[in-house]
Amino acid sequence: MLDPKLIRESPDLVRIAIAKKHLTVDLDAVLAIDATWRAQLQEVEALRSRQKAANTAMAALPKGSPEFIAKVAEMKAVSAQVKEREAQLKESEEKFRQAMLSIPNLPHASVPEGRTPEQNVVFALHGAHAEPRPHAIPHWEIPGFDKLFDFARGAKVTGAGFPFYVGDGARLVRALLHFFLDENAQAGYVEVNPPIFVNAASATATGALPDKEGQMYETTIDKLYAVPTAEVPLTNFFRDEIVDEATLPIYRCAYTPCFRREAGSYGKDVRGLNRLHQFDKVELLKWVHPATSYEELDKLRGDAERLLQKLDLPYRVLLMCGGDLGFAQSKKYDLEVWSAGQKRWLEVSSCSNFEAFQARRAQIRFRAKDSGKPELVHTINGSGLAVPRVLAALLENNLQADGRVKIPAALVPYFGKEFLGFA
RNA sequence: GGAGAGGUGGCUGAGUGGCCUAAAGCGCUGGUUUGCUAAACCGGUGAUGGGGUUUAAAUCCCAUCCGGGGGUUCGAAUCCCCCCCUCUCCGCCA
Repeated sequence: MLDPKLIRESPDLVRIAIAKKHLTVDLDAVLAIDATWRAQLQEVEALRSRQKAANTAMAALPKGSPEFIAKVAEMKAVSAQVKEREAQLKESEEKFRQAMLSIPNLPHASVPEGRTPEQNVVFALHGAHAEPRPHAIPHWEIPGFDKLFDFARGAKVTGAGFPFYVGDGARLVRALLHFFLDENAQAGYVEVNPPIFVNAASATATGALPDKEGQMYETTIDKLYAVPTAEVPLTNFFRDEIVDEATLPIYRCAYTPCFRREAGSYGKDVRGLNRLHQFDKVELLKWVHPATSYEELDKLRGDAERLLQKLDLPYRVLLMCGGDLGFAQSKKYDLEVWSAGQKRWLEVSSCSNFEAFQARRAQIRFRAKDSGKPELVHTINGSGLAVPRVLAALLENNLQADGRVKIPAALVPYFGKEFLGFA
């Protein structure tokens, strides 16, 4: 959510910024609702003021006195009016709130112009992705793949996109998660094990609602949402709180399974481990002082990159253009790992600065030392990292002539073996 | 799941229909006093929204906020209804 004052006072600035995201928002309609709401508010407040004054006067009068009875009659009319106007005000308030929720976050000045994914800027390249790997094939074609990653039985038991990981497949997943968490802890992120179901208020605060309503699994009786990412419960940890400025920046990381309906996905995107309805991910999250948020974003991206470097996986960093930025982000980098069998880049982390967009929805603030007043924090998050696609790249890139997969040195202590076999 | 007791400012806690503009204490903070520290005394101490003044801010004015949402009433922290949460006991359970 944006600052209503910004929209009120500098609508053109907001218009231009939204245009950079190639989104359309009827700002004039929002401004009209705002004007109506404010006019109604002033009316209601004037009436309430009258009620309060009458109340004080009546408290001093004897209960049954003629003056008292006259006053009751007079205020009855005012009361009816208040009731009516308050109902209108409430309606306008809700309209305004909905309108505000429909306005996207504004992109940072450093975000490149562009409409389509092709216009994202390749910000950095790391590792020898172009190096020929004669044995590389798509991971789902590796002989024996189905034994360790059993999609057919997952489909039987639950549905498509819910695989079983079996034996060394399960062990490799666990090794990656353990590795990620250990590395992140070392980088200063406090590990958190959050709830994996959240309520509607939490989903709204991070922007999952209303923007991605149909993408989340929802429980029927309790009206809870299965988390699409640990970002949701983690960000909401400090919802409606005012933290001490001295505690900033706060670094946290969390492993959770993530659940996404992925309605509308198809084709090569959903083969094998590329896109699942349930997958494991470690999320990095920071609550920071607004003055440092872009510096902290770069640091967080570096923390995620280091994981890929230690796994010896070639990757690139994309700086997303305005048109490919999400609804809630001000700036976003995607980390894409090179998948040698599929010969394509797979997104494994998305590192974003939300500035105060989430913090305003979630009312996460800090008390500024100099002014003593609460101010909104900036929130930053990114994966560190998502397991299945890292796994896909690892399987494809490290496949040997003998059909085994070489485990990266950094992962060997966690996996316990130097090679993964499919026999 | 059942029965009962609760939810009031940063914290403790009083307040059962109208001077609640929420007592008091603690904490925090400014000052006075004072070899230092401590103590004592005096004062200040929330959030949100709107308005107004201003280069801007502060000050100022108004309204709202006593777990959340409705209702009764001229008037609700207080009465009624629904929901959430906490505690105690019982049941169930890893």
